[in-house]
Amino acid sequence: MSHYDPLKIEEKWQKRWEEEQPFAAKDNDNRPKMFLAEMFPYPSGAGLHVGHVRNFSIVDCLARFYAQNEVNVLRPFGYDTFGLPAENYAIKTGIAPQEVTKTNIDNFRKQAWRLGYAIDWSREINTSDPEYYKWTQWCFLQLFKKGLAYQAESYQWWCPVDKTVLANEQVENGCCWRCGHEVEKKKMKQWFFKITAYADELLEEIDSLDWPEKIKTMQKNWIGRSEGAEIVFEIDGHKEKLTVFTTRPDTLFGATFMVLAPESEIIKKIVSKDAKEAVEAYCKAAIKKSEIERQENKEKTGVFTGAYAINPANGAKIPIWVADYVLSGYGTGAIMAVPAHDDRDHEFAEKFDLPIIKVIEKPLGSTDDSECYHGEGEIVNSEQFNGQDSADVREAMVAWLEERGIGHKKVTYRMRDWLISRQRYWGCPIPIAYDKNGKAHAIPEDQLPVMLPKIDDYKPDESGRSALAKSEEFMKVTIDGEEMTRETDTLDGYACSSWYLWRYTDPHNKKAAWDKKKVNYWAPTDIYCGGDHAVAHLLYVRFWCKFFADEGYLDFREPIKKLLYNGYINAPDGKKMSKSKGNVIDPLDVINQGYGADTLRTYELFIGPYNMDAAWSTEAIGGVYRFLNRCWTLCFDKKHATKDVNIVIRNKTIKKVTDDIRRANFNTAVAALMEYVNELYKTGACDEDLAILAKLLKPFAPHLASEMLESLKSDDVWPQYEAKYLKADTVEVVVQVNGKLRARLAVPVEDVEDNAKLEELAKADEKVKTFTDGKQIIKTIVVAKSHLVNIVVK
RNA sequence: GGGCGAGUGGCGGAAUUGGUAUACGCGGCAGACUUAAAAUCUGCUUCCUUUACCGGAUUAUGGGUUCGAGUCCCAUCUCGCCCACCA
Repeated sequence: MSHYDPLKIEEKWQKRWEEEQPFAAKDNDNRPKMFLAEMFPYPSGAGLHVGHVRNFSIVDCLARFYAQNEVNVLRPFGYDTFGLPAENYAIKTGIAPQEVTKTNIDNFRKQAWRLGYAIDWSREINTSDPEYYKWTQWCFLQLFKKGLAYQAESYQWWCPVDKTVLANEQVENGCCWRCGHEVEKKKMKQWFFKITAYADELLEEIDSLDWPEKIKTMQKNWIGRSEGAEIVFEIDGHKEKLTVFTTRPDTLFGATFMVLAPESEIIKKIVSKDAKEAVEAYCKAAIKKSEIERQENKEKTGVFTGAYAINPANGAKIPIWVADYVLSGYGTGAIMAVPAHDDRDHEFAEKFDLPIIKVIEKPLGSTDDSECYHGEGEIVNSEQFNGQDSADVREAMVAWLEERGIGHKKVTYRMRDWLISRQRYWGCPIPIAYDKNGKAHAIPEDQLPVMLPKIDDYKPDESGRSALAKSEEFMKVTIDGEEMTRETDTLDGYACSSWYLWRYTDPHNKKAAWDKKKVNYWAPTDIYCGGDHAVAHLLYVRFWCKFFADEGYLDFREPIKKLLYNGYINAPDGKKMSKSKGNVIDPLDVINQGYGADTLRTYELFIGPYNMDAAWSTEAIGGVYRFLNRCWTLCFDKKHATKDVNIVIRNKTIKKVTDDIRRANFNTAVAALMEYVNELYKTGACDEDLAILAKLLKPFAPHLASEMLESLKSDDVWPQYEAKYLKADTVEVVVQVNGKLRARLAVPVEDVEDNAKLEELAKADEKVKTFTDGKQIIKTIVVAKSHLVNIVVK
C-alpha cells in the first residue's frame, strides 16, 4: 500500500515541466490573451518569503485557470535587482553587487521552481542586466528629449562631514545618523521627471480603473488637485511683487497679513534693517529643522520681516511674516493669511496678536461652532461683494482681479515632480554627459548602454558624487568629437520598474525596448498582483504609459486593467515576520518538512481573503494537507465507484469554483472543493467525479492534480457545469412566521416556481399551524427564487 | 486633526441582488481501528434552557426603514491603514 508523498510527486512534475516548457506564451495566437504578473521581487539573500509565495500563488492560480480555459496566457517573471542592500553588502564585503545579485537570483529561481509555478521562464528579466538597463536609459532619453527629464536645484539634507546627501529618515535631531554632525539643507542640482505634466490625466482616469478603492483614493490624495487662484500683492516701497495661491479668493478682504516660507528667495530683498538679524536667524533654524521635528512641535512660530504688502482688494497695508508652517514646495511658497476662516492662520494671528476680520457670516442654524468658520455663507466686510454668497464671490473675485491683471484662476497639485537621481553606485547610470560649460547632453542612442563600470571601492567619497566618479575610464566620453564628462548619478530603482511589464512582451529585443506589435497584443497587463507600492510604483507606471502612448510607442494609456492588492502574511503571533524577532516562517522549510508545495500554495490561498492580512497558523496548514491527502486517497487508494450519484454536487462545485476564481475568492473556492471531497468520501467517487476534482484542483495544487489526471487518463480542460444539474429533485423551502424560521419543506422541484402551491403547502404544514392557528393571517410573502415563504400573522 | 476601511463562535473566516446566520478549516469532545501511540475514519461542537425534543437569544452598542436586516439609514464605541501645517 502506497501513500500520498508530495515531495516525490512534485519532483516528478517539476522535472517534466522543465523538459516540456508547457507555459511558453505564444506571440501569434488567435485565442483570447491574458497577461498576468506579480510585482517582480527584489531577490534578497534571505530567499523566498511566505509573502512572496502568497503573491505568486495568486497569480499562478489565475494563470493556470485561464490556461485550462484555453486562453493564451502570458505569465512571465523577473527580478528588480538594483538597490541599496546589494550596495551596502558590497561596501561591507567588497563582493561586487553583480555577483551577489547573480547568486540571489539563482537561489530565487531555484526556490520558485520548487513551488511549481506556471512561469514562461524564457522571458525572465533582470533590471541590472545591461541588456535590460540599456533600454531603461533609452526610456530616460525619450523623456529628456521631450523636456520631461530635467535638472533643477532643490533643497536636500547634506552632511558636511560625510559629504553626502541624506534621506529625511537618516537625520536625527538635526544631526547625521552616522557621524552625529549637524546637517545642513543644501541646494543641489538634481534630476527630475515631470510627472506633474500628467497630473490631470493621472487623476481623471483613476475612476475608470478596476483597482481597489483604497489604492485609488490614495492616488487621488497623493495627486491632491486644488482649484483656486493666484493673486498678486504689491509690496510697500519695493518693486518686487508677491504672488500667492489660495483656494478661497472669496476671503480676500479678510487677508490681514502675509506669510512666506523660510526658503523664499524674496525675503532677503524685502526684509527691513531692524528685522534682518532676527529673520535670518529664524530662517536658518527653520531650514535646518527636520520634518520629524516639524511634526513633533506644531506650535506656530514666525518673525515679522518689517515689510508690508498691499491688499489689492481694499488697499490695506498688511504685514509680511516668515513662518515655517508655510511650505516652500507647495503653491508659490507664500500665502495670504485669512485668520477668520483658516485654522492655521487663526492660530498664528492669536499668538502674534494680528487682526482678524470676519468676511463670511455663518448661516443661521449652523451647527459649526468652531472659532474659525470654513464653510460657505453670506459675504460681509467686503464692500461691493457684501450680501452675496461666498461660493459665487469665489468666481466674481477672480474675474475682478483678472480685469485688473493681478490675479487669475489656478490649479495646484500636492504631487511634486519625481526626483530620480541618486548618488549611488548600484543603479542604472543616467545616460548624460556634460560639456565644458556644464551643459547636459544626451548620450547618443548608439552608445547605449552606458555600462556600470566594475570598481573596487563602492564607498562614496569626499567628492559627494557616487562611486562611479572614481572610474576615470567611465568619466571620459566623446560625443560628436567633443570630450565630455559623464553624469555620475544613477537612476532611482523605480525608473527600472516603470516599464518592465512591456519588456516582458519582448524580452530579448536587441533593437528596441519592445516591439510595438507584441506590446499592443499582450499589454495592457490584464491582472497585476502585489501588496506594496500603492502610490509610487503604481503611479510611475501610469505616468510612463501615458508618455510612451503620446510618443506613439504604446496604443493604450493605462498599463494595468485589474489590480489585485494582496495582504501580508504575519507570524503566528500576528506580528510582522522579521529576522530579529525570530518569527520568520521559511516556505522551503514548510515544503521540505513533508507538506510539499501543493499544500503550501493551497494553504496560503485558503488562509483568508487574498486582500486581507493573515496570521500564519502551524495547525491550520495541517488541515489543508489532510484535504489533499484525501484527494489522493480517493484517486489512488480507494476503489472507484461505478455508479455516478454525485451529478448535482459535482455541477454545483464546478460553478462555485469557477465563479470564485473569477472573483478572486480563492479561500471559498478551496472550501467548495473540501465540501465536494467530503461528499465523495461518503458516497464514493467515480472516475468522472475524480477527473472533475483534479481539474478544479489544478490551479491550487498543480502537482497532485497532474498526477491524478495522468492516472485517470484525462486532459485538464476546465469543466463546464450544466444548469439543469444544479437542482436536485426536491428543493428545501423554508417557512417563516413573522420572519422567524418555523419549518423546512421538501418540495418537488417542479412545484418551486408555483407561488400558490408553495403558499398552500406552507399553510398546511403541521408545525407552521401551531404558530398560525387562532391568529389572523395578514399576508403571505412567497419568494420562489429564495425558496422562502413568510406568513405574517397578528 | 483629515480621509478610507473593518467589527460575525474558543480561533481563521463564510453568507455573491435585503431572504434559511455561523459554510469550510483549526482547536475541542466522543467513538472506530490499534497491544499502545501516531496516522486515518465517523459523529458532535454559537450561547442559554434541556438527558433529548421543543423553545429562546445572538453578527461591537443603541435606534430606524422593511413582511424580512450581518447586509440599507442615523448615532455611539472600538480597532486598523493611509495622509498629515498642502493655503
